[in-house]
Amino acid sequence: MSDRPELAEAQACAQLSALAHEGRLRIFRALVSAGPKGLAAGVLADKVEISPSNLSAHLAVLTTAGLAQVTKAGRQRIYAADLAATAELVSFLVADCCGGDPDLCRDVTAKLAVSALRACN
Amino acid sequence: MSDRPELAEAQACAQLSALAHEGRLRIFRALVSAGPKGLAAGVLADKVEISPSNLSAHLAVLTTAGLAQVTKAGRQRIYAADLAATAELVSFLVADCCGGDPDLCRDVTAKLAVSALRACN
DNA sequence: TCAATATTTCAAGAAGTATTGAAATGAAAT
DNA sequence: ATTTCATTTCAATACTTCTTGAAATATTGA
Repeated sequence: MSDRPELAEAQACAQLSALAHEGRLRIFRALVSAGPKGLAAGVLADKVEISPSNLSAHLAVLTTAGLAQVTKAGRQRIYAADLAATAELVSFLVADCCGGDPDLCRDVTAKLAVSALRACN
Repeated sequence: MSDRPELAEAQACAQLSALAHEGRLRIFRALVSAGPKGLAAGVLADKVEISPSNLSAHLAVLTTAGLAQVTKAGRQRIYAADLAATAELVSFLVADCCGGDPDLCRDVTAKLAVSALRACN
C-alpha cells in the first residue's frame, strides 16, 4: 500500500468543510454568480450581510481550501470562485461510481451534465 | 422579497456538512462506488475502518441529509448513495454562475461534464 | 426459549469551529 | 504627514460536533 490518494481526500474534505457553512455557502455562490471578475470583500460583505471581520475569516477558509482566489487591487481585495477546483471536487465525490457498471455510470454522468446545464441558464 | 430559496440553501448546507468529514466522505464514496445495490452497515464498517456505533451515527447524518437511503434486509441495513440528490447539490453549488455570460457558462458545464466522465471510467 | 448477530441509542467528556468587537495593517487621498 | 478607507488579525467566549464504550433493540437460528 504505497499509493497516495490521501492528499486528495484531505483536500476534498477541507473544501467541503469550507462550503459546509451557511454564510460561506452564500459567499461562495455569490462569487460563482459574479463570474471570473470576482468581487471586492466589501461588496461581498454588503451582499451577504456578514460583518467584515467575520467575512474575512470565511474568505480565508475558502481560499485556503482552494475554492477561491484573491488578488489585490489598491486597498481592496478581489475574490473569485475557482470553478476548475470546484469541478475537481465534484469529480472526486463521484469517482469510481457504480461499481464499474458502464450503463449506470453513463446515467450519473448524464445527471451531472443536466444539473450543470440547468444551473447555467 | 417573498421567494423561498431558503429551504434549498439549508438542505444544501446540511448535505455539505454531512460530506465535510473525513470518515463520512470515505463512507459516502464507498457507497458511490458500490452502486445502487448498496452495502450493509457491517460491510461498510470493515471497509472504512470505523467502529459500528460511530459508523451508525455517520450514516444517520448522511441519510438525514438525503445523501443516502436505507433499506432493511433481515437484521442488516443496506445503505446506498443517492446520486440524484448529489447531482442536485452540484447544481445548487454552481447555480447562476458566471454573471449570466453564456460563453463562460458553457465552459463551466463542460468542465463539470469532463469531471464526471473522468470519474466514471 | 435461548443465544448469537447486526445495528442503533445514549451520555459525557474531548475537540474543533464560529462570532464578536477592538486594535492593527496597508494603501490612497488631502 | 495625516487622515481616511478597506480589510485583516487577535483573543476570548460561546457553540457544535466527535468519539467512546456500554447498554438497548431487533432479527435470526438452534
